[in-house]
Amino acid sequence: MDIQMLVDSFSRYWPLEPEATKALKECTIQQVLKRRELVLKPGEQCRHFNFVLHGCLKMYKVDDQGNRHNLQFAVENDWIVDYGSFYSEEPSDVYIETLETSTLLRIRNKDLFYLYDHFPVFDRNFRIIIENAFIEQQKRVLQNISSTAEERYLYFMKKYPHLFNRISNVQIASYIGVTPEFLSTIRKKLTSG
Amino acid sequence: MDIQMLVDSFSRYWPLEPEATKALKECTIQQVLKRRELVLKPGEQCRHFNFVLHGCLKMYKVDDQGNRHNLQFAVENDWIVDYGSFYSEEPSDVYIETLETSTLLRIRNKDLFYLYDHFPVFDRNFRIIIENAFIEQQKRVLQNISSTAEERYLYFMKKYPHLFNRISNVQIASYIGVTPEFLSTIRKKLTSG
DNA sequence: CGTCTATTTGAATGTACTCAAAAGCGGTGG
DNA sequence: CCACCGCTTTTGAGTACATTCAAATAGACG
Repeated sequence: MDIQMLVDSFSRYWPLEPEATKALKECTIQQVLKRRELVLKPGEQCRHFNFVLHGCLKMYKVDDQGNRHNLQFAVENDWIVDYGSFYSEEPSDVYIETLETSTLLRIRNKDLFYLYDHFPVFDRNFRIIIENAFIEQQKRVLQNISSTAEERYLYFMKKYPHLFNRISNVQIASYIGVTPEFLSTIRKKLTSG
Repeated sequence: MDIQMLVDSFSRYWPLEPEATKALKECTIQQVLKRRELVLKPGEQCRHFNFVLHGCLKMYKVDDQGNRHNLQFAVENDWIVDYGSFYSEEPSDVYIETLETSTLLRIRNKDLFYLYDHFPVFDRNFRIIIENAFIEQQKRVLQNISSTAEERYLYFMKKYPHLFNRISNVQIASYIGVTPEFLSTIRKKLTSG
């Protein structure tokens, strides 16, 4: 079963005892999505923790001028969740959308709370997962306040080669916070110089 | 005792049973610092979780050109930690410094791991604490990739009025990612217009 | 009171965006 | 197999946003 991928993913942080594994299996829903399908949209509450078994997704927000801004990409073994909406139980203001055909394992909020309350190992695992996400995101904040677009592009390229070779420049531009046009001039400069 | 402030802080997320409270008390070290004192500097491992009882601190990184970039401020009831260094046990690359005379409650890494292992409520509490920090930080990322400096300044003002009235414009400029000179022109424009 | 830091001002420069249009690329159907 | 369609990438001109550097002014702290 594909859930083994999720169990293995946890095991890298803190292994699950058999009962926790069993409970986890009973709480996960597998879902297959085509390219460009929405997992979440603004106005809707984020009711699931989403684990990527296969494929690639993005989380983005649309601003008042209609511009899209990518907050996160997720590939195999990543989680993608609007934490704010999930825990506050208020409507989300972001989209989660597939960039490729994807398979998710999803855990509903009530099921996750059940797991938290009966198996402390899930508090432990999700604490570690979010701590790691926080650390990476802090590096992104530092980049944003201290580097030029070119530096951010080079950093993205170096840090996420698996994403770099998988998604379009439009998506990368939206993630590092530049227009596609300007990213194009950066790329030109890098190849010529 | 001042530790009550820390216990109360946890209680807003998930209350501590008496034994956990007792163990926590035995693990905390109170420390008073003068203005401009360093709690952490690059090269040094971050060995403590720091809870602010009183005062104000900043975490910042110095780049290759010698410019400082503020990653975080912490006031009463906030935590300030270099999570990356704390968990990896590798040298930090940031400074944590007081902006005012401050009092901290500090938990050493070994003591925190003891608490995690004996009282799952700490996994729970710190999971929630870091989740909230992640959500706020994600809003900051969105700001950085989608807004002008003026918008970021106005957002900071609205969101952190308690900080806005407590720290200098140089510190705010470094946090929102602009030069002090340009922040000055933004402020001029806002007061005149 | 003197020193150190924070804030303001202005000119010149650099970085990034907007808008419009052309060129490239990949998939689909005829 | 080719023609067409939609989307991505490139190009360029003009403009807006933000930095650098230097210097003057204002505040804060011991």
